[in-house]
Amino acid sequence: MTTTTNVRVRFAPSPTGFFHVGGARTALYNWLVARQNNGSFLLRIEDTDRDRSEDQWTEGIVNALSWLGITWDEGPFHQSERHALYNDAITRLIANGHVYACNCTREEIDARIKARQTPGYDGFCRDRNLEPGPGKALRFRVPDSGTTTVHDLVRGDVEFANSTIEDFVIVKSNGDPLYVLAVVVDDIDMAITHVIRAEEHLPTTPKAILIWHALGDIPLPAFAHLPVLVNEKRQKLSKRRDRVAVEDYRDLGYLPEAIINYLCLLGWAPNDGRELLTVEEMILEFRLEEVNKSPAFFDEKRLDHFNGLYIRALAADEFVRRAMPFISNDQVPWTKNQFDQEQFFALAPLIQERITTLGEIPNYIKFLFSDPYVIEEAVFEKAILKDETGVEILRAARSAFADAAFDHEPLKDILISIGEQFDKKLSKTQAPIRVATMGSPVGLPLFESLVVLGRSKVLARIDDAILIAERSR
RNA sequence: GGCCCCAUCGUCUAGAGGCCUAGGACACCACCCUCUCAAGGUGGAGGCACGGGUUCGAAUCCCGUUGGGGCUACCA
Repeated sequence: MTTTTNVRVRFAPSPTGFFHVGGARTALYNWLVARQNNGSFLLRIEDTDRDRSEDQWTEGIVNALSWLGITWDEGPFHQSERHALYNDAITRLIANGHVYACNCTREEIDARIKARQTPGYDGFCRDRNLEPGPGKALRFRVPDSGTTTVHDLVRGDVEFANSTIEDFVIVKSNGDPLYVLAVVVDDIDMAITHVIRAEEHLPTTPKAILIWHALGDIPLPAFAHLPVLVNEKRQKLSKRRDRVAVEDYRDLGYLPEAIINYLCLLGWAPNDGRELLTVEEMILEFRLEEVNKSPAFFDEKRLDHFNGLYIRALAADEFVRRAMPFISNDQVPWTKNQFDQEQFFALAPLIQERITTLGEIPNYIKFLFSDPYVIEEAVFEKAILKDETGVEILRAARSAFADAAFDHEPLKDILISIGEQFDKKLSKTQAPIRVATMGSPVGLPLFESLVVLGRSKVLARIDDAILIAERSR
């Protein structure tokens, strides 16, 4: 694709709901093509349907793309602001006879379809020479014979018999242009060279081509129809049915670079098996012609894997920088005053190597800041009350911790020797201490955590645990 | 129903007629490492939808079947 013409692509979402990962993948592929050709990436908001478009969704699209690092060179354009352009095209299409006015109602059309047993509009108004105007839609006069071929970069040539294409509406009876017209007019106006979009648009492409030709002798762009992303039931991802909004993943603590990497691999892969790709490598190596033809399942498990890898690859200071929004929001189980940044920093490296999303961080450090401090009854029961030695271990540790050097090696040695008294392995001995001080049988390494928690809190919590244990006896 | 697209482990994929006894990754299982949990390491199980061709030779090419999907609006 190292052409002499300037490559211009566009991402053209409709602002009718959450911006989902399928749209992000389409945007990414467009963006990669633009970047690898030193071309331009345009953002165009397809809001010709005023009833369904809302500003909040446009905002969501813009925010999500920015967050992902998919930058646009021109736009965002809004089709709702470009009516003059469409009207001009409509005037020309009326003048050259490619469209005609139609006042059939849906009911009438359906009744005739039922009677004829053939689908599609029957061309009732084709030769009635109705005067175009309010209350009448405009339909495109599709040739009765011949074929329209879509030359598709990922699918090859796809042929449509014109006889199977109905005379479709391009302008509503209220004068608003329809998507299929607006897209063509805009793509021509914006000199788009590559139309890269999801496969669901393939059936309307011959219509677009017909309009294209009707508008004059204008070279067609290259088309590329990407396989759709599907859910576990292998249905096209839908913003209504599937919770896959890009912003949700951001809020859950996924890294944009991990999402980009994963999305890039959904439908394309380098042939040497590499999976961790930098954006630079994607730009260099991605090929539209190599994109797969079949639908791909958006597998959150696999995304998790990539996210974990990317989190672990972060430099320590970068990790805490990215973590901050997730530990200083108002959903966290501690107050601003209770939070101690230094304590978090001290444990951060240990957290970094065991999480898959940044949203998991609070759970790992709530034992430090959360107050009052609560231990689940069942957990307490299992780790401390289960047998006699539970409390004994707590007592022994309590007295040894009181005047030990409070560092992880000495603390560990103490627990090992306590374990020897009771003939228990360290893995068993640590459990009651862990639950008493950290509130959970699983979590960060114990001794490092105790050091950061501090001697006084550790002793106090062990005292509390002993007290509760004695009371419940 | 009509038009169109698609078909390699459960999932994402490598594979452009001999390099395929089909490779990698996620998930799964086992073991190792280990203060818990992870992470990491090693190993394992698991696939060319089916049937016909073409060819000396087919996961790869052709046809059909089956299965899945998309579209079928005065939505995009």
